[in-house]
Amino acid sequence: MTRQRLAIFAALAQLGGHRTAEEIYELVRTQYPEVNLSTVYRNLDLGVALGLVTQTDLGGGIRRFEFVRAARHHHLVCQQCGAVAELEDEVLEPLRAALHQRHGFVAHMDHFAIFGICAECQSRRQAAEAQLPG
Amino acid sequence: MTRQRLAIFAALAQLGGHRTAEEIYELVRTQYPEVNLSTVYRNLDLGVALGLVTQTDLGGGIRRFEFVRAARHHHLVCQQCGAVAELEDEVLEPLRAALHQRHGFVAHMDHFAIFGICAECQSRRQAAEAQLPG
DNA sequence: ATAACTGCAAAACTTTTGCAGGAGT
DNA sequence: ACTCCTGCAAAAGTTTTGCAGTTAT
Repeated sequence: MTRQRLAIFAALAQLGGHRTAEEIYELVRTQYPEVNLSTVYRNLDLGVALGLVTQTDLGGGIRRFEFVRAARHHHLVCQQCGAVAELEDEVLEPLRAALHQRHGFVAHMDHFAIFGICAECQSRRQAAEAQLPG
Repeated sequence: MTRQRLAIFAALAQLGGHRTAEEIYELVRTQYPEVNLSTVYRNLDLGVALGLVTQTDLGGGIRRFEFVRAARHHHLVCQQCGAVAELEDEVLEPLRAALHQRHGFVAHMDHFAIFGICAECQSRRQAAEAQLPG
């Protein structure tokens, strides 16, 4: 456990939520200016391999890292306004069971991102359509 | 409709399944050596925008493109052996309904990739564990 | 001591963009 | 004609790698 590794995990914890390697790098650098971005990647990958960290792509092909929490959770990402809502894992439980029963497949859905349109944007869109019929 | 565009869509059709821009590029080049990779990307993006083509990341951060089929489908990707199995859309229907009911969220799950361990690798693993107890 | 970790620099890799010229309708 | 499309080259962006030196245990 080097001081860089500690600082990287601490930064991930301090920032909270889903963070890119770059964001973590920026914070670590305030304390250890010599730390390199590749070290950040190496330690995040290690965290993922050890099961301490999960990674998700919330869109745009950029990985985001987060500490594993007590309660597994997922995300609903609005493709219109960009809002990211949290989703309890239990909603995925029936799907997980169905995949196992019907396909013998053990799904690793630890940190899912589901894309779509959020409730707010739905009603906003409906209101707009009422204004401009046709 | 230029001859490049036609060739790109034809290549996607001919190859079938999920293809990377690079794969399509290679095939198109056998017929039109002067075609550029950026043209492939531009036309695939156009196809996606028109709803003729779907894109999925089957792992590794590389986009894969596929013609839209009559029946919407998804994929089960085995993280151990790399097998990609097909998943009927109806399995996702309850989840879609739950997200709408509980969160007012309209999920755009048109071409999902779910990662995990396939049935074969499950039994292979169990067999190995029986061999090496402990 | 020795194995693991780091910094640096450079590259790998997919994807995007600006621009000038060319093709389609 | 006039817009859309393409080729080229270059860059943008994230992530990986080789290597030599340093650090942890």
